[in-house]
Amino acid sequence: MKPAVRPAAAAAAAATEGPRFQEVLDALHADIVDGRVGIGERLPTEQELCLRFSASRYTVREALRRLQDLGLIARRQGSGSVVTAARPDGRFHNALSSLAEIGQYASSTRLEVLAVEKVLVEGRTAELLQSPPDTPWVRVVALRRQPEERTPLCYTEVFLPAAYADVAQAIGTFPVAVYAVLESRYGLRIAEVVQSIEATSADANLASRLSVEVGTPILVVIRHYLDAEGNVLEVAVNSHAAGRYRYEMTLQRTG
Amino acid sequence: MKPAVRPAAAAAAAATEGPRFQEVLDALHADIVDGRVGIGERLPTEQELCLRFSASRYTVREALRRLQDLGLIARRQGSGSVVTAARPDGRFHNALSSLAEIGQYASSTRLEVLAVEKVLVEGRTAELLQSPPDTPWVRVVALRRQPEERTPLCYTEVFLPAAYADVAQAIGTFPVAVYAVLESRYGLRIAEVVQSIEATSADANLASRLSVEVGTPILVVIRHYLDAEGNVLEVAVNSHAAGRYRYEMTLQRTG
DNA sequence: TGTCATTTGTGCGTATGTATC
DNA sequence: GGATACATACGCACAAATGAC
Repeated sequence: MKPAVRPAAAAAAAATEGPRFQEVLDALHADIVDGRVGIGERLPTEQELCLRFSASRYTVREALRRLQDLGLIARRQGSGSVVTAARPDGRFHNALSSLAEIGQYASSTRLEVLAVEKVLVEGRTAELLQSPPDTPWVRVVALRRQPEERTPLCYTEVFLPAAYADVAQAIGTFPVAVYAVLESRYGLRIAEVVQSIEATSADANLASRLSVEVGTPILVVIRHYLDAEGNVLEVAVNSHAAGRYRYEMTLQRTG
Repeated sequence: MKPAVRPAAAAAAAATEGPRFQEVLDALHADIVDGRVGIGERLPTEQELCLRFSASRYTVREALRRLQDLGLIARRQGSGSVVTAARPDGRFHNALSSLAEIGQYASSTRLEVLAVEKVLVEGRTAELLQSPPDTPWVRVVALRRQPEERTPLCYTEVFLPAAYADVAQAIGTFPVAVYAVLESRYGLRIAEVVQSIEATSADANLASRLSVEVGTPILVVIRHYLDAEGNVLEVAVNSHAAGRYRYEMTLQRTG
C-alpha cells in the first residue's frame, strides 16, 4: 500500500487534505481502531457512506478497498463489510519477515545512489563480507527515501562480488530489490538471508548523510544474502536514524 | 454495455471465463512468469492494454492492481508499471527466530527482578498495551544478566493482565520464559508474537540500570504476545545497551 | 532551468451482473 | 420473487508525478 502522506492539512476541521478517499478511509479507520465498530460488526453500506461523505461510490469503494488491504475488514457480495480486526498497527514501519516483503519495501521507496566503486576489501570490511582480503567487490552507497519526504529514511551500503558489477550500475534505476535483479539476470537463487540488527550511534559521515547530529542513535540492519552453498552473493548494511524506522515482525506458531 | 454474455471474443484458447479483467490478468501474469517481460522491464501502458484487450481503463487497472497485490509489479505515477518479481512465492520463513528460541534465550540468562507492582495503565502505556485506560495490569521490572557478567545485558519491563499477577511474582525464580509460565499455569496458548525493534537513547533511568552514560544508543525490542483472538496476554519491553546485544535471524526459502 | 508530452492517480456518473437474505 | 449490497464495467475529466527535451 501507499504511504498516503498528506500535505499538512488546512488547520481547521477536517485534517484530511489529500485525496478524497482519504477522508473516508481515516474516518472508518478511526471507527474501527477506537472500537466504535467492534470486531464482527458491519460497516455502513457503500450507499450510506456515499451520502455521509458526499462522495461517489468510486471514492467510497477505494477507501473500503484499502481497509481490506490493511486486513481490517472483509467484504462479501450481497452481505456487507465486516470488521475482522482492530489491530492498531502503525503504518510508518515495515514488517520484513519474508523476501517478498523486502521486495515490497524496495518498491515503495526510492533509492538514490551516491556512489558506485570497485574496492579490494580488507580488515573489518572483509570480515563483514566473509571474504578473503584483497578480493574485488563493488560497493554501492545510497540513500533510501520515502516519496514526498525530504529527510532520507536510511543510509545504505551494498556490497556485491565484482562479477556482478553491472547490477550495481542498475541499482536505483528501477524500484526492484537488488536480490531480485541478481536472481533474474544471473540465474542465481538466494536460499537464505541472515539478518542482524543492532544499535549504534551516528558518526560524522552518517550524521551528515541522514541529517542528524553526531551521536544520534542508529538502528543498523545488516543482511547477508546467501545461495544454497552458503556463498555470499550480497551484503547490505542499512543505517536508520532512530525514530524514523522501526523493524517489525510477526512470529506465528504453527500447528 | 453488457459484460454478461461475452461473445467469447475471438478467443481461440480463451480459458478465461470469469470477469473481464481476468483475461488481462492471466495474460500479463503469463508474460511475467514465462519471462517475456523480465524483472526490471516495463509492462505496456494502460492505454496500450486497453487497446490490446478492447477493454476499458477500469478493467485494465483492476488487472494491474491485482498484479501489484501479488507483488509482481510496482506502479509509479508518471512512469509506468515495472516487473519486480517473476514468482509470487518468495516464501521465506523464520527459521531461527521462533518461540522456542525466545525460550532458549530466557533459560541461558538470569533475570533479576527489581520490582513487581500493580498499575492502572494510561496514556502511552495504555497505547503500548493496546488496552483501554485505567485497566489493571501488573508491571515487572527486571534486569537480565549473563552468568558471571557484572553488567546487565538488558533492562526489561514486562506487563501482564492483573489476573495473572501470581505469574509475575514467580518471574525470575525459574529459568523459563514468561510466556511459557502463562501457558502452563493458566492453560493459555500464545498464537502469535509481534516483535518490534527500534533504536533510542538511554534516559537517566536506563543509563543507571544498564551502567552506561545518558544518551548511549539503546536497542529496544518490544514483544506482544497474543492469543488466537488477538488478545494481548503479555507485553515485554527489552532495552539493550548498544554493543552488548545483537538481534540475529535467518530467513530461509522454503520452495 | 523550465516546458511539455506521457503515464498513472483520483474522481464522477451510470449501468448491469450476481450473491445474500 | 424481491430487495439489498457488493462486483464488474464503461466513459469521461482533471490532477500529479515522471522523464525527455
